[in-house]
Amino acid sequence: MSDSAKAFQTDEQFNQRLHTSGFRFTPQRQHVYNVLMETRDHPTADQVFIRSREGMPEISMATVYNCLDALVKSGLVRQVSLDRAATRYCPNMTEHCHFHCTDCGKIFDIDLDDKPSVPEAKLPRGFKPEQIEVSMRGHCPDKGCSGHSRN
Amino acid sequence: MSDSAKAFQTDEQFNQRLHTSGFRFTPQRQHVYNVLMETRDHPTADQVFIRSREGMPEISMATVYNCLDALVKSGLVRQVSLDRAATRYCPNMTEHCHFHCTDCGKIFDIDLDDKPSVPEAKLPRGFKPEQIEVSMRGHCPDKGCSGHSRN
DNA sequence: CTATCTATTTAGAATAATTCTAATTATTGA
DNA sequence: TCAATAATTAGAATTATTCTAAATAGATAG
Ligand SMILES: [Mn+2]
Ligand SMILES: [Mn+2]
Ligand SMILES: [Zn+2]
Ligand SMILES: [Zn+2]
Repeated sequence: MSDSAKAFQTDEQFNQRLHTSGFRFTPQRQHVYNVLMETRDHPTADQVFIRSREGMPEISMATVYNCLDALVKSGLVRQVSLDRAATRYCPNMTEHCHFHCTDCGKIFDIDLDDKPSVPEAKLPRGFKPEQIEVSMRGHCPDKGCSGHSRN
Repeated sequence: MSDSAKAFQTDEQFNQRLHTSGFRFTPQRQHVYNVLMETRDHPTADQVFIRSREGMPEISMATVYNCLDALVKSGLVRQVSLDRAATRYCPNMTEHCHFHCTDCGKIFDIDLDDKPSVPEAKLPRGFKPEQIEVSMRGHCPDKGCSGHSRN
């Protein structure tokens, strides 16, 4: 499988996204993005750093943070905040929410049929929402994560 | 206004909640809880520490963290995670979601008429959710927070 | 193509948030 | 009252993230 086949965004689309957000294309940004797309779990910046070094040994932690910032600001990657833990990164830009397993720590993408919409009436006058997010916490189906019952 | 009138939970209810979660009652836990209930904004642990010292000068930062943990685990307080920023604490246990203003940083409680329910069908077999959360980000109505337009 | 300007990368130091440690004190229950 | 256990405290330690200043690379004008 070629690199370009793996990525959802073509190089041109990727480049375009960066540019319209005022960023330049750099091999580091492309590489960090590819690393995220390769294994579509939800790694921490540190894990992205470790994985990125495999194909690009000179990359630095600061650059990984810079790249992740640029990708987030360009709308190519989502940030996932967890309670008192390192931020995770998600390259799946389709409408979905996150399920955080409190047993194993993994994060799962969950499809949403209706995209979460504000019941606008409920928002007091003057609030201008730009993003709505749904998240869940609980036990995942993995062995040992569903508590005592193991049917 | 007396202290007990301010709090939604009576001392007995408060005590009960702690006990059923395996915690003892302590004046520090009560105090930290009262501090949160007094000003119902969404302070950081550090802000809680500063406010707590006013009425209890000997309290330590470690104790504030310990107390907040115990309160969260007892279901008396909610934790609010933000992107790469200190965790906030919310003593409003009624069904609501959080609106985070990206201009001023304030967090607002927004009522939800329908409590967010999982479209269970959507969750792949085996996932056991224990909590569902909705959050919003955008501009609040405060002066200067709604971007350029100021109608 | 070359000079110049600016964005980006880099290593490492600095900061901020949170957790840990070990000693002391408070609470509980016999 | 006493022993057992939980909680508090100060400060050190750790972790995540940001900052800094120098080096490098990409874009643009001539
Ligand atoms: Mn995701
Ligand atoms: Mn709240
Ligand atoms: Zn799990
Ligand atoms: Zn605001």
